[in-house]
Amino acid sequence: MNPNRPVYLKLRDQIAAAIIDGVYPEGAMLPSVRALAAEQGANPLTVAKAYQQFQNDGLVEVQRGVGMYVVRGAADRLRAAEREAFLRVEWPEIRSRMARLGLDPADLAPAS
Amino acid sequence: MNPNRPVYLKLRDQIAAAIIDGVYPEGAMLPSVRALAAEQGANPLTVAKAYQQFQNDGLVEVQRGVGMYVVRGAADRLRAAEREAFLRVEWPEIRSRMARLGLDPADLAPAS
DNA sequence: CGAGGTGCATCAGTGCCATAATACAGCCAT
DNA sequence: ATGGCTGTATTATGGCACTGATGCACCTCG
Repeated sequence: MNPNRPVYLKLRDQIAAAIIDGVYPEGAMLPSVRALAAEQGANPLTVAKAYQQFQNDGLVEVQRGVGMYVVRGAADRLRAAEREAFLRVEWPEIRSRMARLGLDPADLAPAS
Repeated sequence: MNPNRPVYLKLRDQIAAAIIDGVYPEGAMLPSVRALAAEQGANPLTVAKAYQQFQNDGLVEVQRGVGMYVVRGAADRLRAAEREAFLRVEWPEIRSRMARLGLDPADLAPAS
């Protein structure tokens, strides 16, 4: 969202979206830190920092020396957590902002 | 929104909302940097940095040594600008995120 | 003129972020 | 066992944004 958002958080969001969308299915191995770093033009440690988030939440399983794998149910758990957080903290603010600007979500629902 | 959002931007948003809502009517003087700083527990320079944004956009008129005043039409111009920016950059991202999370704006429209 | 209110400029301190260079630890195919 | 792939730890460095303290320039009012 914010263009000034730290790289490791942007990567984290991007990977989370990929997991939810099934780009990285359950049981699949995530790209190695070095591979993703090269592909994204980032530093391997920055990628590792992004991956760290998912380890803490138990969404990926680390096999040291092999790779990191998406655990079973990760997509559902991730979607549920993101949805809860979105509805709880972001949506109320968005709604109040839209109200202030004279906008109604229902009017914008069909097309952008 | 983001708790890590810089103070000067949070103040800026808060002031913009106040102008749109008519808390600071056109022609009225904004609180002095020192007064608002004391009230918000911030540094006067941080408040000045927030005010700076509105000066650049010509929404307030600075009378050095006197104070800063809301210009005529500032509320409308501000609302129009914020609405345009919201629809152009934020709303598309919000919609795609909600789609990924399986949410529909129309369902959340009536109550929060 | 002086006092007290304005905004503004300058300088310095602090912390986070990103990068880099190495080195280490574990696994696997050959 | 060896080479090559994984993730991880350590340390150092540069950059940048945010915040803060101080002092100055300007205006109004008595």
